[in-house]
Amino acid sequence: MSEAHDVLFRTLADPTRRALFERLCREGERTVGALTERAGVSQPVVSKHLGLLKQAGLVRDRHQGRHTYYSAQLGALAPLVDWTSEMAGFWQSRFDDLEDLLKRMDQ
Amino acid sequence: MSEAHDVLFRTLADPTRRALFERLCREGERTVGALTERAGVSQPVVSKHLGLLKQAGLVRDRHQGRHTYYSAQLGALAPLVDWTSEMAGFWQSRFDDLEDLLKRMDQ
DNA sequence: TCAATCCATAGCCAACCAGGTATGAGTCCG
DNA sequence: CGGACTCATACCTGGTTGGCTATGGATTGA
Repeated sequence: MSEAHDVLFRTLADPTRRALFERLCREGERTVGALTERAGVSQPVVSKHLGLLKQAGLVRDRHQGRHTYYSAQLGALAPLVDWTSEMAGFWQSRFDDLEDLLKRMDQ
Repeated sequence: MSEAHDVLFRTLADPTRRALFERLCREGERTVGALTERAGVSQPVVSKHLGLLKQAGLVRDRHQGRHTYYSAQLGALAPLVDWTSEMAGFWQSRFDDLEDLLKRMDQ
């Protein structure tokens, strides 16, 4: 029941968390401290969100001294794209069925 | 802050709600009663979820006698596709920047 | 008209979770 | 070594919400 896109929807549903992921996509690799600035929430909260993003495969971390650099893993969005494509596909096939039906009725 | 894709992520994050939308995509127009079967939850819960899906623009309803028919509005997924494309675009442009940098360094 | 059916709303409750503060582990520098 | 800094974890709490039952409005059919 719970497939690959489930964790993505659940993880990206939170605005704060999604904003962090967006910043990593826009700005590239960043430290926790840099992300905390203008995040609107405290540093521990940022860390927790980054942990969930990492658990979802949306980001990866790299330790260097005192700093932890996070970066977006864009490939992780694939199941999301697949899901939307699948939904569109169902819709399209039903549309095709209707067209077929109309075409057969036309004869 | 809260843009078009926000409500979509929030609405589709719930598994039960997403399953209802999926069924409407796969099977086409259905009544509340038909959706309640094999939904795993009670009818009022199904009605509430359908209400939220409607509020998000993901489904539309049509009343006919005692029945209410719901159907998927696939176009509503567009902001989701746009968002993923935008994220991919940022990633790609940063990759291009890196390539440019490497190219210039190579000279 | 009266019973049955379909659906939505209201009210309630338990579970989840995003936010905070406190704190500790690890690292750099003087 | 000692202090400052970076980050993660632990713990608590208030708000949100997904589930339920109860109920009522609307419609159909006998």
